[in-house]
Amino acid sequence: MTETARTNTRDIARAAVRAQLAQVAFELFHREGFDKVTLDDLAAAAGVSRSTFLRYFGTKEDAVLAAFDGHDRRLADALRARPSGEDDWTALRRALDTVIERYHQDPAAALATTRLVRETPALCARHLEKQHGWRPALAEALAERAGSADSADSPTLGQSVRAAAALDCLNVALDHWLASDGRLDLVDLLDEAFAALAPR
Amino acid sequence: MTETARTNTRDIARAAVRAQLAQVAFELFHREGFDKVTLDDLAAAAGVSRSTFLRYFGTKEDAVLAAFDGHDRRLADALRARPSGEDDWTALRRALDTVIERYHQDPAAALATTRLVRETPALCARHLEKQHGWRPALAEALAERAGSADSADSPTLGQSVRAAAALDCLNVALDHWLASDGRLDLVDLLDEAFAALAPR
DNA sequence: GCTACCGTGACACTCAGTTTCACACCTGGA
DNA sequence: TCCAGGTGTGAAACTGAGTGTCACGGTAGC
Repeated sequence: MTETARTNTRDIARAAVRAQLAQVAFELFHREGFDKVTLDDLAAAAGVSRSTFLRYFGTKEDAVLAAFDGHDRRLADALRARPSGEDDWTALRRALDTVIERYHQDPAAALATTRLVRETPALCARHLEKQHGWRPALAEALAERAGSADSADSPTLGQSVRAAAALDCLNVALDHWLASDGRLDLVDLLDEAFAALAPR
Repeated sequence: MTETARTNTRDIARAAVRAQLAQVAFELFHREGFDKVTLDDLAAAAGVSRSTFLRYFGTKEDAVLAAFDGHDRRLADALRARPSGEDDWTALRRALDTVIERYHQDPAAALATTRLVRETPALCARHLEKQHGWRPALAEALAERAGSADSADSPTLGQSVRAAAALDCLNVALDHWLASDGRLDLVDLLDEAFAALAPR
């Protein structure tokens, strides 16, 4: 108990520092451009050593992309929470509401982050890679929903494809949202993207 | 005329050297593992200097991923060659036959390359990035096909989504093909993937 | 044969990321 | 009070990727 409590306080402190570092890093990237900023710059701006910065974020990119941490878990959980009768495509669409929510909470910040990521090749690539890693978790969640009798539920090809396609819908919707400077409604765009690919 | 001819011979020579370097690099990566091989190793094995190697391939990854160069052009051309009445999804499926063909020509090599790419995070990420770059070209080809009256044909959201989804189908099909050690039929897998997401 | 060009190699440089070590601090127990 | 172990931090050396510069050597055109 004391141990978990102590661990928790430590973790909370760590998370706070991490958030602070991410904030400083984002401002610097936003102002100077991602590529112009070196790890030394980041460390200096944040008032820590290069070593410490790299302990909090394994790479320069992570300082930005940490904002997307846990999306896979949240999405998978949201999927599992959908009614079992619902078809995959609708479930995926609804699960994405969980993600979209964050864009509505602070549209300006979301827009800035999205723009930075899209305009920086290195960040865009890493983000793609990260997002690609979400697919298995989503597909598995779909498999769990479907698997009523058999417990051995490794995702089918179809489930993997639908999971991937849903993420594409998110990305394309975000692209258009970004192109409109946030003026278009993200929910509408996402609905349109999903409609363009409604299975069956 | 002489100039273009001279340029051509030069380009052909360059392409040959490039292919040779790629071959040597692949064998080394395959044998030692992508991460274990340094640029110096590659240069030494190929009998050129590090500088020269980097002139042919901008990055270590490119030495492998050059195998996928031009896929976007070929796909877009294949799309434009499809009958104008055909729906996007069918056209995309048929266009992918162009890519699949290469896997049938030399399945062993294709399998080895695909496995190397999938098993190496750095390669997988770069490949994803590269493939992501194909989407605009595909979407634009779809837009051209559709755009009968209006010449201003920037892709719609739906066209972008379908282009992206088609590439996902390819990737998922390849994943399953790889998991089966090439025993499953790639065409069947791709058909199944496309069927899991048939629009409309 | 002279000249302009182009591919190559050598080298120096920047920067990301890894690893190692030492120091400071805090906490719990004798 | 002092001591032992764990933990976060900083300093520094190191590896390796990628960039830029320059000088050499061959080849083609005049």
